[in-house]
Amino acid sequence: MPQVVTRFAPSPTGFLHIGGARTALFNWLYARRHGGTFLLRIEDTDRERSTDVAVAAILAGLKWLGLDWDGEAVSQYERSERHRQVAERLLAEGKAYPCYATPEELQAAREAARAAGQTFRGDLWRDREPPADPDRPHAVRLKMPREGSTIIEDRVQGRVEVSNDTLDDMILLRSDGTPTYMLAVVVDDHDMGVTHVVRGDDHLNNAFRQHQLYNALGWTTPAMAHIPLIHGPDGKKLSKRHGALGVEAYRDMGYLPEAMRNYLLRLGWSRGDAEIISTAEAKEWFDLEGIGRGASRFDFDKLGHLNHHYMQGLSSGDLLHILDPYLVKHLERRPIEAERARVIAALPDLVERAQTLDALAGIATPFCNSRPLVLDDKTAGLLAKSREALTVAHSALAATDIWSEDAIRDALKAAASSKGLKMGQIMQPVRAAMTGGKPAGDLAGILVILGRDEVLARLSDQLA
RNA sequence: GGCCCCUUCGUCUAGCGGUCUAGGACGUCGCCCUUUCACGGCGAAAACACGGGUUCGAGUCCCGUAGGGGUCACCA
Repeated sequence: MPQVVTRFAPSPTGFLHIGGARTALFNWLYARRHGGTFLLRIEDTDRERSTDVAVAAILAGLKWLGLDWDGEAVSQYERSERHRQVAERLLAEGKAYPCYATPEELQAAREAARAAGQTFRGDLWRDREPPADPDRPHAVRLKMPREGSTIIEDRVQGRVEVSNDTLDDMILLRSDGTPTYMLAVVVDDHDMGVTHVVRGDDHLNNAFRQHQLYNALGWTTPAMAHIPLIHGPDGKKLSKRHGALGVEAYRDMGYLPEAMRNYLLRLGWSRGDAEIISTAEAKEWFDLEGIGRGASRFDFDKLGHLNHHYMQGLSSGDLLHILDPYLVKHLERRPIEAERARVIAALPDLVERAQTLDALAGIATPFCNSRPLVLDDKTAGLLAKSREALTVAHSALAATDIWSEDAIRDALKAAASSKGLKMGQIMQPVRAAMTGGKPAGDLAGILVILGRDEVLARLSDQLA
């Protein structure tokens, strides 16, 4: 059994979006599952559109997701000399031919074919004698077979067959001599020893043409697995201008890498009823058979649910550590040590009430020195008509000797009954004065964490 | 338009001819818990696109229709 070698081959024209992230995840898991190798290759043959910024963003995105690749990332562009040599070989063997057609001629032929309901095959110069000046600028095209059909035994889509007369004579070398993606991807996958090509099914049509290129070269086509695309809420392909976000956007919204991995894995792959799947389990279970064939839609609700689950699995110390940048964002400054101590004490209760790190930081701010609190309308209304309760609570708490949950509860209870108030009539306003309406845990616990001085100050704020 | 792919609850999916009066998860709704919010527990509504076959028997196999998607660059 040969070693499994997979690869993720993004083109550096933008950030790492969610679809690419899932493709990378599947390749990574497949390699890890089989003790194989996961390679990274940057498909930067288009010099116009490729940028270093995009390369950096993609690498950063993969790192954040925890998808470590083996060896150095390969630049496809740097291998162009090798690609060119392969094209020359095909030319010498008569399996490729020069094409002198101009863009205008090609365009006209393309439109004519379409108008006639035919497939455009780009073969204007396939059977023509070379011109008098054969060195003038020309592209190099692959001489596709015209008889028979090409069959791909796709590991996800099953057996897919297409008639060869619909395959176009694809361009291998542009007229400036540079190799195209179609050539480069085949040569690189072969040279890098890739055994399984797992990619989005927007490449399914390319698979037939690439298979013919492998044949022409006398190479074995790797196993193919074309996974369905992720669609937006409207059912259309997610693209950069169509709702697709870079993975760093999910990080900023406060999703954990492990939650993203679990969510992305389940989006399109399944193993019975398993929903919560740790990365360790995924590395053990992932297979190509479990990949579904239909496109799926991205659902923030489910991602949030998973994220909540993984946040709850973190210790308060670890959680506070990852929460830090989000806290800084909400406070617009670094929290001081006393604030961090209060937040960490409140975290067990708070984490139940937030689905993202960003939301968690939001409800943690009342545990920082955030006076005067910002109140929402509902809370302001409640506070406005609860002056008596607040006054009573203030004096009762000010007179409490011991600052413990039990003592606080007893003091509040006694204060309520002395004024004929129901517990809710005093607890709710006090809670509102403490958190400004944000969810938190048990009230007595909150008061203990905040400390007497802060509690009395917040009550006074509302009575002023 | 040509070619290719897809089609089970709102969403992600289980289902690989009989055990499906179709299961799970998210979401939604109700009840319980309760000093708010939330968590949790219990429960409910909710799907096999349609039409033909094949078969004793079809969500599961075949064909067609409809719908959706992808792709048709000297981009990747």
